[in-house]
Amino acid sequence: MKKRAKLEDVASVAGVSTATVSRALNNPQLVREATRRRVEAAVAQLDYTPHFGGRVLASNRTDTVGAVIPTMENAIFARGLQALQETLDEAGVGMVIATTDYDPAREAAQIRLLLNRGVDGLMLVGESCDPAVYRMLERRGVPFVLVWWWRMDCPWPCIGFDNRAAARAMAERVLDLGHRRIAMIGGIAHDNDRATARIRGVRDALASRGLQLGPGKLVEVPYTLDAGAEAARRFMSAARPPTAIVCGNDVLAAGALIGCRSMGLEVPADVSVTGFDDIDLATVLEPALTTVHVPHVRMGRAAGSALLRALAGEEKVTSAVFETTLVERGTLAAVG
Amino acid sequence: MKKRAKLEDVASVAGVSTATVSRALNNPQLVREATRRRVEAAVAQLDYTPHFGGRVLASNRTDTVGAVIPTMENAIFARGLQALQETLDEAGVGMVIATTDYDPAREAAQIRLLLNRGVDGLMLVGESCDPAVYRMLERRGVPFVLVWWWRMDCPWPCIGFDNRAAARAMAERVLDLGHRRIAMIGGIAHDNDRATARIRGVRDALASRGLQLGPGKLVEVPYTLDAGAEAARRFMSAARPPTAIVCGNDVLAAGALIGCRSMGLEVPADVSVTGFDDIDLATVLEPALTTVHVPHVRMGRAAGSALLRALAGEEKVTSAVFETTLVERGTLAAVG
DNA sequence: TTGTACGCGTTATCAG
DNA sequence: CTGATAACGCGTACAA
Repeated sequence: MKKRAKLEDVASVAGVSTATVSRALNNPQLVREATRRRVEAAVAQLDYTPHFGGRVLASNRTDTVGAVIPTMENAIFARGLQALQETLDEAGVGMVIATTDYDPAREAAQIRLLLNRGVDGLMLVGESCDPAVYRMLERRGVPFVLVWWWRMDCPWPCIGFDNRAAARAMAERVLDLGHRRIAMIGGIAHDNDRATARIRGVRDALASRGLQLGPGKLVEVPYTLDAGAEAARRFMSAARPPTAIVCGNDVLAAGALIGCRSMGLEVPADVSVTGFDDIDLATVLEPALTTVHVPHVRMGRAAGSALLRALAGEEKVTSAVFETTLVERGTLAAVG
Repeated sequence: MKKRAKLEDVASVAGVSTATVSRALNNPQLVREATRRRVEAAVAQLDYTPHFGGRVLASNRTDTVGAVIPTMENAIFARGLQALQETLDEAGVGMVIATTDYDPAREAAQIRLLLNRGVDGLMLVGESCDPAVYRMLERRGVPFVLVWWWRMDCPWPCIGFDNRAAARAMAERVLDLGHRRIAMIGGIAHDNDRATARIRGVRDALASRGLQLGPGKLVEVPYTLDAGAEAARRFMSAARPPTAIVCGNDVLAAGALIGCRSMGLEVPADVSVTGFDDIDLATVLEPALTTVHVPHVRMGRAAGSALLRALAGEEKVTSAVFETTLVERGTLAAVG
């Protein structure tokens, strides 16, 4: 286990100064062709790689951005992250991930941790933190972008979609199909802006028809299959069960499907079910899930290039909205 | 955007030397209670956080480990990663993720990238790299552990399970249920030791009964739903279709289910299907997937604490095998 | 185009 | 228990 080569070693092998080696590596155009070649040869010969700490200390950049997501357990954020990762990768920027379990306090803590690790930028999911946190980021000059989230007049840059409008559109479709007894299985709204917005959207749609979510017709549960199944069973064993269950995301909807199935109920004959997010899961269900498609990949890429631009120039990150679309598959039918 | 406080600032506010501040922060027990309190007060007052680069340069550690996985697209590695992450977190060690898309060249490249970023240790999936890569890691003294993988006499530390034996056990169960015309949808074996081992395991089982995978009865495809569906359709439209399709993982099995369904075939009445990995997906399928359960979380945790030990003491990482178990759900039935 | 020399913020050694 | 001070490896003014 011999010592690693340093810039100085390369310099002496190449017969140039350390400054020239550094330039040859970071700004090749500032160095004469022949010199650069000698340096490259020396680098290869010594198997030199720059020391991370040294570089960070001197340049005050880590070329790393942090991604803070609620959880990796379900696949909701996987595609988006992968897209972000790939985008950053092309620019030689790394990514480190932290998870919050949907807890804003944990989120703030993780952000602080990432800052201590010197990340140059941040991708955050939603706007669940205390505004003070975002202000702190601005004050420290750390570029960040909120994803999976967008609202008019959001004071922070967000690259996402209008959760509320999308949920409303889905609920309106349900209403258009004649459903009147509608129940909703939502995520836990407290501290979760997206869960909140989706519930609001459904309420909006009902209100526009002079209806509302009846008492007990909204439950908020963690995003797990079991919770979804359990909630659906409760709904469906009521005296007058709903004809449609709108769910806050696909995991809950899948759970609901399982719950209904376990009671011998048929979807959509006995009850319709809708999801949100359009993760892979949605297509393997039987029947396949009617849900709201979210452009995970495009969002991830957009977030990545926005951050890259912010890291490169002075350009501030600007918000962007993406359209969501209703994808009708098999779990939603006209009320029968 | 004012300048951040440095150790020196804290020192002068606290009226001590920088050395003492550093100790108070990193080895509190070496500092008198009263002094420590003054330092802590100064830290709080100045909102001081250590500079990452400075710390790395001086200590030559980043307190970060790298995790290199094939992909985040499907949920196979999510639970394990989350467990790893949590374990490391408790020790204040960060995690950075890189993906390889099942390409060993990319894997080697990502490893190099992570090393350049100064990771103190690595978690790798499987043994797909050129041995030279692992040797290089050993030479550089970077602790690493192979997960999702274990074989006798593996020269590198691995914390995983015996893919071959597990696949064999599953196939034997299929045989025990009377199946003789068996087909397999495997992952692409080239450069993927786990995919290879799973195929071998199935072959082992068949061979032990004097059978084999007939010509055209094994296809290797990427781990996607579509590929699984397509392969299943091909198998099932043959003159004498198989009575059971053994799949290299759950995603392929889910795809196979979709494929069969699309042909109007019933599982398991018309054909049995088995998976591997036991990801969440397996339980939402209808019928639920009979598959091989892999202890994702325990593996992730074990990998994490092994790496932590390696980072802390000189203790080398030692291998560990986990048991897999057959979980029989609804997609495998006796041949009928 | 290249070289010199210094600073970046911590940790660690060693003396007190 | 504390302080002075020398590394740590790289980037970059500034000078040549």
